[in-house]
Order: sequence, then C-alpha cells, then structure tokens
Amino acid sequence: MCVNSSMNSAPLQHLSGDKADKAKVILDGALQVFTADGYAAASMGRIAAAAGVSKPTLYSYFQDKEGLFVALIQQLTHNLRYTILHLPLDLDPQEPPEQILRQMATSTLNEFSRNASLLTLMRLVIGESERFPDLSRTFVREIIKPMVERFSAFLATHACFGHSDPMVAARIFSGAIAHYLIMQHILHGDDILPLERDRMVNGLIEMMVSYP
Amino acid sequence: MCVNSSMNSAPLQHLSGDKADKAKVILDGALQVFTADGYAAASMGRIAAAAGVSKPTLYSYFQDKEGLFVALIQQLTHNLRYTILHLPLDLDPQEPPEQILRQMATSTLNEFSRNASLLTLMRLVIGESERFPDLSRTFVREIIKPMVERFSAFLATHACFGHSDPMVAARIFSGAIAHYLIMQHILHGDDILPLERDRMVNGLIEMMVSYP
DNA sequence: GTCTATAGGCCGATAGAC
DNA sequence: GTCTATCGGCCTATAGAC
Repeated sequence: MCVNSSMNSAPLQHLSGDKADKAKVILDGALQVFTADGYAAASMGRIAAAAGVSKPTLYSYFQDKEGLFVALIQQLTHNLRYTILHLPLDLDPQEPPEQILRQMATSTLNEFSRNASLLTLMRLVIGESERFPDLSRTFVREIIKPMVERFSAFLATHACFGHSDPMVAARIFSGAIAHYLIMQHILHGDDILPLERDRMVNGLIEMMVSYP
Repeated sequence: MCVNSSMNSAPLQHLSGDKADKAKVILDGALQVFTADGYAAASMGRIAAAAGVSKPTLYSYFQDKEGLFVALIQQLTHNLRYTILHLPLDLDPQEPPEQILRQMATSTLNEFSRNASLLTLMRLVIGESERFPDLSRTFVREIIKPMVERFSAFLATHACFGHSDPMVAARIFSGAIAHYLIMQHILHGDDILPLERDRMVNGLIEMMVSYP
C-alpha cells in the first residue's frame, strides 16, 4: 500500500526544533505501520524500525501505544481539515451555480482519490470507532460537519436549486460522494459495481438541480 | 455493546446435527469477541470462553483464526443478504411510487437501526478491508450490488421519477442512507451533526421525485 | 471428541549503560 | 537523550491425557 509521508503541518508546535523533527519522524513511521496493520496488529517495535529510532525513544515522546495512535489520528484529521476547507471550490462566481456545484463534487473526489491517506484515515476511523469513539467524534466535528455546512450554505444561498431543506440536500450530496469512495476504493468494488466518476458526478448534479 | 446472538440460518449444512450445533455455538462466541475487539485484538482464548468450549475445539472446527473470521463474516453476509432481499418493500403496487420509495428508505433505515449486527458487519468489513480484501468484495457483491440493483430497477420501471440514469440515482439513494447510518451510528455523530431520521427521508424522497 | 497443559514467539513497556 | 537488553505477559497453535 502506497502512503505518502505527508505530515506537513500542524500541532507539535509546543516542541522546539529537533524535538519537533523527531516527533514528526515518529509520526511518519506510525502512519505507515498503523495504516498498513490497523491499531491492534501494529507493534511499537515495527513503528520504531519504520521511524528509524528505538523503542524507548517512542516512549519518551508519547506516553504509550494509545497516545501515539491518538496523536497520529488527530494530526491526520487536522491536516485533512485544512486540505478540505482550502479546496478552491467556488472560485468563479460568474459561472452558473450548477457548474460550481459540479466542481465541488469533482474536486472533492479528485482530492480523495489523489491523496490515498485521506481514504486511509476514513478506514482507520471507522474501523477503530468502537475502541476510540472520541476520535470518530473528532473526525465528524472537524471534517464532516464543516464540509456538509459548506455545501449546505452554498445550496441555501443559490435558491435556484430550490431545496426546501438545504442541510439534508448537503448530506445527500456528501453522502453520495463518500459512499462512492467507500464502495469503489475502500471495499474494492470497482470490478463488481463499476461506475465511472464522471457518470456519477453527472447524475448527482442532475439530481441536485432538478428542482424547478 | 449489545449484540444479539442471531446466527439463525445458512451454511454449515454439510455438517450434521451436533456438529453443526457446536459450530454455531463457536460462531456465536466469535461474533461477540470479533465484534467487540476487531480481528487483530480478538483472541482465540476469549472466543473459546465466550462459546463455552476449549481452544482445541475451536481448532478442530476451524483451521485457524483467519478461517474462523472468514467463516463468521461470510455467515453474517449471507444472513444480511437474506434479510435485505426479503424486506417487504413494494408490497402495495396501488400506492403512488413516491410512497413506495419512502417505504424503501424507512424500512432499510429501520432494519439497520434495529439489528445492530448489521452496522457491526459494515464496520468490521470496512475496518478489515485491507487485511481481508476478498471479504469486502463479497460484501459488495452479496449486499450492496443487489440492493442498488433493486432500487435501480424500481426507479427505472416508474418513469415518473424521470432519472436519465437510474443506476446512478439508485447509488445516490443508497449512498445517502448508508452515509447517514455511518455518521449517526458508527461514528457517533448524533450529537455533533444531529438529523432526525424522518427529516432525512423527507428530503431524500423530495429530491428523488423532484424531476418533472 | 474434548479436555488440561504447554511449547514457542511476539508483544508493550522499562531498567540501566553510555 | 538515546541506545541495548530484558522482563513479564498474552498470544496462536498443538501434543498428549482421558
């Protein structure tokens, strides 16, 4: 599985210089091992090896395995939130709203397909949602909620869509996209239930604007 | 976590009498432990204890831990397929198609909310989709594909919905439902992103029938 | 057939050298 | 601060008694 080592921002700012660097190295190793094996099957030894440090160094930067996992997911969530909220979605207000909505769908799908670690985060958060319910709540609060609210605000502003309940319309919109990604990419359903991305987007836009 | 011990049907028919009974007992124990802990964190000892048998008995009925997990997921998938495909969806052809579609949405949501093991199966399949890709493909083939095709056939038959691409409309329909279940129930998003079930269904039906 | 008992290995976490 | 070495424990899987 290909995971790019993009631990490119965010917390750890309370640490200075080399300390933050080494924490970043550890989190990079943790990303590789946790994403490949899941939480329970991952071992601190393999994480240390992947990071190029020794086990006691792990424990000097993070309290235990749970603490390391929580720190990793929070960092990934933070980065994903940054990425999602800075997608250039409604750049050209001159274009018809239908085109802007289409670009919202395609750029979201593109970003999730391009950056495999985003789908990985979804899989981890869902898979560990019983063991780490607070992480799943953080995911909803930091990722899903702002995304849905952004869609909802756009749909509400442009009355031409004519949805009596923009919030629900926004959830259907994002739900269709998320479900598509889960089926095709996470559950490997591409061969069993094939569906071209453009065909999906066309049908989705058609349905969103179909209201008189 | 509440899990009802419903291993009520299906395979194991190649075993006779007591043998099938004991296999069922083991699978019931495996359901509880795998469901609570996930694949990696579950232990054969706890499964044996939950089933009321000893570890060697486990290994006499199933080759190893992987074999037991695969057998469990296949059984759950089989049962879920049976449940889904026998939901009384279009019982009254006299009713307007809009009402039938509404019933499809509500009965699907009801069934998934009532029977917690169905959501559990989704969580397990997604969480272990990298370790057991074939199980996730089976899930798509046996559950998602028939469900979507059923929706699609209904939408295509009743031209009043007017979707130019019923297959995509069906995926949006089921995607909205699945996404709702994942957000509210699996990711514990009920407090953060509250949304009444009826409000969701109303908006979904409105959108599906909104085409002239 | 089903049990008790155990082999053999990997795990998380840490003590102590440097 | 970071390492090597190790402890105690739980794991999967099995051998051997009954």
